[in-house]
Amino acid sequence: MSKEKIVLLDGNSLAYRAFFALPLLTNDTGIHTNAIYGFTMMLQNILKEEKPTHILVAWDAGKTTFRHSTFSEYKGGRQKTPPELSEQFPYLRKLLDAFQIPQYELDQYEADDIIGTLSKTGDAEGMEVIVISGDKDLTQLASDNTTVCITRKGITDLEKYTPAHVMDKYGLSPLQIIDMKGLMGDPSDNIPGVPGVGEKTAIKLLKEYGSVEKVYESLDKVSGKKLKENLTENEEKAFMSKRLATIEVNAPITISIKNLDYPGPDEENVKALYEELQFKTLLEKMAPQTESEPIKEINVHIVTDPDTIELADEMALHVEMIDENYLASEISGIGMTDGETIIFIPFEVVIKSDKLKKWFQDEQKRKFATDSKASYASLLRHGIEVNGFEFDLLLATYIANPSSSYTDVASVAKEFNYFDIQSDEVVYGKGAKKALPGEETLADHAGRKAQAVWKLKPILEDKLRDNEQFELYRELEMPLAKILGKVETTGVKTDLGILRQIGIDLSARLLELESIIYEMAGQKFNINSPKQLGEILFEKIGLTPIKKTKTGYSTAADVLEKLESEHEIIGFILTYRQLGKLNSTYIEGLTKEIHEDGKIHTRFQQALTQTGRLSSINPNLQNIPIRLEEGRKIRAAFVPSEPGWLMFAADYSQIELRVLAHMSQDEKMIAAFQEGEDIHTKTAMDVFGVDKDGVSSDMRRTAKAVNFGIVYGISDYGLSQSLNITRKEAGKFIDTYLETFPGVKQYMEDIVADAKMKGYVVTMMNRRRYLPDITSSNFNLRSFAERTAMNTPIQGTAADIIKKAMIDMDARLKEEGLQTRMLLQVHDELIFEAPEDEIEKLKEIVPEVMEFALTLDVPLKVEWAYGLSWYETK
DNA sequence: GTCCTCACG
DNA sequence: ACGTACGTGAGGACT
Repeated sequence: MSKEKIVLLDGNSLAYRAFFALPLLTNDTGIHTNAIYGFTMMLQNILKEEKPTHILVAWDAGKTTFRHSTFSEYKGGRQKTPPELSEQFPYLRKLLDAFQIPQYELDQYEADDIIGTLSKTGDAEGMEVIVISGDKDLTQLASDNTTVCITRKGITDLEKYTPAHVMDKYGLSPLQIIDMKGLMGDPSDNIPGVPGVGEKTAIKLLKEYGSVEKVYESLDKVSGKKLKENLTENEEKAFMSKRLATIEVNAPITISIKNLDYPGPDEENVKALYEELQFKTLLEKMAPQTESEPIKEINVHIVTDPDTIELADEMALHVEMIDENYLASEISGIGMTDGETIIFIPFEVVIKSDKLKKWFQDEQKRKFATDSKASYASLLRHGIEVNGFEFDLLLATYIANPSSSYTDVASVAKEFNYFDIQSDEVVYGKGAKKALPGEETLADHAGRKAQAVWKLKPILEDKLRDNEQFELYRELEMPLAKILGKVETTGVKTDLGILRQIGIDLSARLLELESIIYEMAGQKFNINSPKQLGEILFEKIGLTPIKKTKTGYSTAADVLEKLESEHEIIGFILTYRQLGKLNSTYIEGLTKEIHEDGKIHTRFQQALTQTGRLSSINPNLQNIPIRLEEGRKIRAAFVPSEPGWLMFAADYSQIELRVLAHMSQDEKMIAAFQEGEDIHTKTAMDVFGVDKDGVSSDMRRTAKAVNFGIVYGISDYGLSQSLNITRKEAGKFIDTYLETFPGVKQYMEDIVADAKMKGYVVTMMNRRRYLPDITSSNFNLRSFAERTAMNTPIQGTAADIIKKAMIDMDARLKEEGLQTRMLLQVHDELIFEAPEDEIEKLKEIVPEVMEFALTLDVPLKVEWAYGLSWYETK
């Protein structure tokens, strides 16, 4: 029999943690549910990860504990538990009952003490003990059999403290954690400690002397006058603090560990509770497609002869496909409705009907789609053109809130309390079991989607109008969808021969590097495995680890670069990594994506990023190498699809900083762009107070990094990392920068304040991003939201601008009667292919259209280049 | 499936 | 004191 394993959870601590990590959620009856939800997520994760045989949740009992008799102010000055959290505790108890997890509390004792006592008992009985809490104090319980897991950030991320990990982190044994607390105190529990002693000093003292007692025995040996004085004067406090921080391991508990076995959840009760709390996603996970909600019967007419049906001037439609990749998938058919009757037209019927094709093409016949780009591109592949899209459910949902995740029509419909529809997973199955169902089922499914679109259209349009986002949605995103559909269908011609040749060269060099690395390491190993590589570098060779990850040593490039001078193997590993990446991701990866027409057809996700940018998948053509020459050569494989044509690329220069200049209205920054100066040099001049000739390359590099940092929502730490300087130095640069550009400083402060008040930020075209964490009491979450508040309007406005430019460009090409085709968008650049004799025209119109897409208080600047391949456009 | 690493803007 | 730069997608290792 395998070893018994008991998990001990600190109920109060985890509930607090969950409460503050998540935004306030409520169900229909107005009860707050965020802590319950977070707690449930944690619990499920723990049950899945640890698979315990025994389990207990310990709660703090009442107001006073035995610690208060030692120190009446223990835990004094604590904020009252927010009522939004208090009301959730009864539900947590119910939840645990439903899971059949024992709970326990003991008068005069805290949860810590119950856990401490049981962990000791469990340990003694040879059980594996896992303690879970949000309170680092509990790390004192770590032992060979007891692992203490402390929540890190978010709600499911746990840091595991074994004695070895405690030693690693603090250089102390678990029991010495108590001494550390005794010396440094703990403001959150109102434990005083010794004034002037923080974590650093406490650890130093304990490393030298071992314990609080030993420190005081050797008081005269302690260095530092002030420190000695503080210790002497506060001896009593130190010892009392140590007592307060000590977890009781002999609490008079009245339960036996043997009775804490875990039988697993009572599914019925859990389900009922989830329903009461309206935990939709958790409910879905529970009952995977076995039973779905009772769905109203609908009547879908399967069309065999299109001539017998009447098509209205306004219809909702959905092109039904099994595969999400609409550029490759077979089409089953089209579900349609005019609000009264619902029909399904099998695709073989569609393709033969001129009547249908004519209706689709007719701009005057208004179409409401689930995903207009997918409908447009999938039908265009078969020579059917669709015009007159009037509504797009995917885009409407995304514009209303970019964080809404759109997996299928059912998932979105549910958000708007529309349930008369099934999820794709239910209809098709998932994983290996995914298969095409019969026509009746498909017709019903597609018909319901069309019906959902019909019903949801007014709701979403109202919402967009209320938010003043209708124009963004209707005049920017919808027209763009069609253009993107065309771009995706066009695809980029890819020269397989060039890819192969680069691949052959790379493989040969990788083989060479591999044998050199093995020789230097003295053994063979998998260089691609961070784990194995870490062992070789930091254990076998004995290099000093600089950074660690959750699971071991970090071997990331920035870490290895710092070690480059320590051992010659590092350089070879870095090269191996770099070339390996090129070979696997780009040579092998792209080769697999070339279609029969010799082209790569990426798909642009238009409803995914939180900022309004596009993303590119299957494959990603927005991250083709350019920074290093080795990788840049891959771009030579992207060529025009017609003989005699050329590639033409145009990119915005410094678009994000220009947007910042405009939005912040900072006079100096606006002037810099109006004068047409190199912005980084100009920044360096202003920040360092030198003239143009006084700007060294190092000063420009620093200014550039600070400019980047500003756009990202700066932090001294982030800047210090990117410049490899200390935090203090980085902080100084930032201060000087913000003094130099007071408008920028004001903007950053205003945008954060505004986000706190409204709960969201907007771009120039009114794109929104909600930032619930901006009022979080959790420092990390809040800081992240603040940086996002600073960055999103900038990145998002830049995205708005290039989207507008794409629409204008498409119109302009038509207007000028050019054959030039748009091929790609890479955030701030557009790539075209064009007949040679149109190049002169493009040189003129592309910059013009892009630069005037939107008028700012600073000029936009576009640079262009053309050549025989994408590589040549530099 | 998740983590780490690394490619791009 | 906290542990971070903003936004993405993909491949390989490992569980």
